[in-house]
Amino acid sequence: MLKKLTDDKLAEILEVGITEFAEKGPDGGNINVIAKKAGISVGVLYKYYDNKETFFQACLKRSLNVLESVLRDIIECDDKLLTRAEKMIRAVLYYSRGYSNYVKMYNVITSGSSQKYASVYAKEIESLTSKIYTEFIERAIRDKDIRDDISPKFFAFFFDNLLMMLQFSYSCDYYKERAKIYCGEDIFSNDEKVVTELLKFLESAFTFSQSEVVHKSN
Amino acid sequence: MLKKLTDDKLAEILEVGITEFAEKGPDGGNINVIAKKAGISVGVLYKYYDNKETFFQACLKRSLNVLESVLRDIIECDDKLLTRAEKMIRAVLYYSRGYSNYVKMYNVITSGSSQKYASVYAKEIESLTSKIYTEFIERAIRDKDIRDDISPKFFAFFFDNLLMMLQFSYSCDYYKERAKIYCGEDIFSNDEKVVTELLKFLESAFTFSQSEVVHKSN
Amino acid sequence: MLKKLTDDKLAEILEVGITEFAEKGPDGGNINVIAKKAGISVGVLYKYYDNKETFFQACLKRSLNVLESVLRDIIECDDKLLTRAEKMIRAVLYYSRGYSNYVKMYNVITSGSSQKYASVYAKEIESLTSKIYTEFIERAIRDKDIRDDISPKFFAFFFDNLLMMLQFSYSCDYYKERAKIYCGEDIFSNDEKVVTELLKFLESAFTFSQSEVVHKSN
Amino acid sequence: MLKKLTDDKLAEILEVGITEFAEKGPDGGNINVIAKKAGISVGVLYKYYDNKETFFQACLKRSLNVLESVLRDIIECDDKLLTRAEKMIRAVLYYSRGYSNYVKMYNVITSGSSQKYASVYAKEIESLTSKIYTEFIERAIRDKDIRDDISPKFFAFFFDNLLMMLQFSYSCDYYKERAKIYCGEDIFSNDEKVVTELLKFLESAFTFSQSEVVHKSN
DNA sequence: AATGAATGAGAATTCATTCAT
DNA sequence: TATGAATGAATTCTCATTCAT
Repeated sequence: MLKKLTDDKLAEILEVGITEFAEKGPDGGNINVIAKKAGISVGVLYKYYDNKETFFQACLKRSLNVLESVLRDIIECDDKLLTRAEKMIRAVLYYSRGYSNYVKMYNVITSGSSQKYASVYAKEIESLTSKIYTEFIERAIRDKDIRDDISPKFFAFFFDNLLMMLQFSYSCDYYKERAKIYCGEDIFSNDEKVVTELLKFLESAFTFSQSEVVHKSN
Repeated sequence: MLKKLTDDKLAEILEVGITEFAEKGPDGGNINVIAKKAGISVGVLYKYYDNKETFFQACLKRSLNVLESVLRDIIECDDKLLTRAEKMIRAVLYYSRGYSNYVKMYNVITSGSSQKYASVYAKEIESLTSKIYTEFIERAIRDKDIRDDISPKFFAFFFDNLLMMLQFSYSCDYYKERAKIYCGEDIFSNDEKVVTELLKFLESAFTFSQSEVVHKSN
Repeated sequence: MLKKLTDDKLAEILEVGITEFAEKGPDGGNINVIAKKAGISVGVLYKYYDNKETFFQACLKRSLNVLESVLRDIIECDDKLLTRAEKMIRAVLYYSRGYSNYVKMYNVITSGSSQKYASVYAKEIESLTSKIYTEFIERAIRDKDIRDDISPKFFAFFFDNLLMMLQFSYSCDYYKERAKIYCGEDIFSNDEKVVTELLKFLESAFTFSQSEVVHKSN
Repeated sequence: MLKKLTDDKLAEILEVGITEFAEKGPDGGNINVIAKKAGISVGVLYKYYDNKETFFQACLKRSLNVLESVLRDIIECDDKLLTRAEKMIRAVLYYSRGYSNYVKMYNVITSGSSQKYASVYAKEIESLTSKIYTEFIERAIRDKDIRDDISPKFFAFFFDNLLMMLQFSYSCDYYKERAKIYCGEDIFSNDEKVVTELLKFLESAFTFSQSEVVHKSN
């Protein structure tokens, strides 16, 4: 009887692939090594994936799914803006460490060598968050939680930009070094400070600026 | 005596390398292809650079030098915080288009597979900006241009994060797509909007938050 | 499962390698040519041997093993000194023809460019013979088969020197020519003459010199 | 006016070549490196020598000339057999150290990779010595300095074999190691011992063997 | 279906040789 | 003539992919 690869086995293979690609990049990753580490033959890998490219994309997809599922939990809550932001920041700090390979995979597609993925994946990945962020910023405007002279889409964009950079800063080597240079060597052992400072930054950004306030108070 | 490769020719070779590496990454870039495109033999290339790695780093260095020289012009002005920020945003929008390959090179080293460059380059690249940003935020605090309960280093970090993402959004394919998803297809033909909205975001972030204002107005 | 390269095939590859390296030297030997001649792809060759150097050493090792196994048969007999010597000379004449490539490989490592092999291989190859030769010369001294005022180690050395040169003279092109110049064009079709003359040379060397004899007869 | 390379300069270039080839072998030696070390351009080297092969042969020829001139001094004396032998042994010990590169070059042509040189060089190099050795052994027979039942040519051959091996043992890495294994680590700081023992070996070989003596004295 | 040995195109690198100056 | 920068064929080695078992 022919035994198909179980979903678990398939998942395991992808995980091995993710680890390999996250470390070595899409070019450096070695199919034969991956197969060996996953305890399968290259033959079976090629049964499931046409070529390296396809397999890499499967690894990528899995990474993005994991990231999305993590995100979804937080995103779908119904808290106020800053509470939500705080939850998201904490989530980023938390999973960026444990799931750093997934984040690295994400980082890989953003880099120049992957134009081919650009539009396909951008749509797939960013549509959800952009929509959700934009919506809750719109709601915040209606609720007067936030200044009303802004573009919700742009603010969602800047907000996500900050979160993305935070995510990279906790996962990817270069960004880690950069974070230490900016914030000090101990940044990674002082999560509360990061949360507090970023919240201050956002809190200000989301509320009326002083000049506006002054103006309005006139 | 045969003339050595002129500085111009050398520069041209590096530019070809930058284009190749920006597109294909440090591994994917092909030395033989680069030599052919540059109209030289592989031999010369290896006369000037010990190996692919060394050549890649030369391309990288050139890219970073270009970026830094652009940055330096803006950075060294002595304007007020928001004026400076505006100048920098405009600069980013401007050069990220024309110099997109340099930005891509920067993006390349930040991506996962290049751990080896991480600490070396992070220090080299980020030290300057982090110091300057931090200093002018400190000054802004003394001048009461900005709320005083924040960490200058962290605010510098968040500020640069936003600029970096903007830079990538105007240079790298994935980030371009992402920007369009967030801000609309016409974002790249509407620079003023981007400047305005990001300034609003920053302006808020840099000034007292509403709650503080309320508190102070008491 | 595909069959692994059989031992026979593996041996064949080494033989092709030996032929190539014996002719062209460790540097001149071409891996691609060897693979083609052996009817395999370069890939397999590199599956079994890390690199050219490693493969060369495997060829070398095989050569030395063959030479040693031939030697061992003769060496382990328990005959008197000159009987042994005669057996060894005959063995050298015999196998140096059929196994000339193995001898050439030996010659290759002794030549200048291979300092790296010098100490490693010298120890590996020469230790056995030097010990055995020295021992049977010591025994011959005790048995009064040989003059007793000599250093067994040195005599073993000179004895082996003569055997080595004989070996090269029957295997390596230059030494072949040289032998013809010294001993005449027909040397290679007159083995008995060679055996006889070398035995005379040794026989004298191993027994008391005339002066000693005269001295003793007093 | 065009200045030709002086003989001195030409000699210097060859010496550099000899050093390079002795160390790296005929394949490993690098023409560009040689030119640089010799302080000339590759162009001029190619003006004098058609190609690497030709240049290598010129280096070889020079080496052999040096060796021959050294040899000639000793060889042309008119001493008795053993006195001559002793002089030659001492000469070998002496010049093998100082002139080790020339000896290495000689060793190189004897190794398998150089079939092309075999007959040409063998004739050129060995003819002289073989003739001289044979002649003085013939004379020794006439003078009753040496047993009369031997072949002068073969004894000359064995004699030169021993000298060659001595020469290699003092010049070439592999043979050096081998000599240490046979004769002890201190062999190279104890020339007198070597001379004495080799002379004993030869002295015996050249005189009547014990059995003959016994037979004759009856 | 599964295996994994074998394949061989492709990439980095070297260096003998050429030839414009 | 002399130079030495430039050339590019040749070589080592890798690894995605195939396919006989």
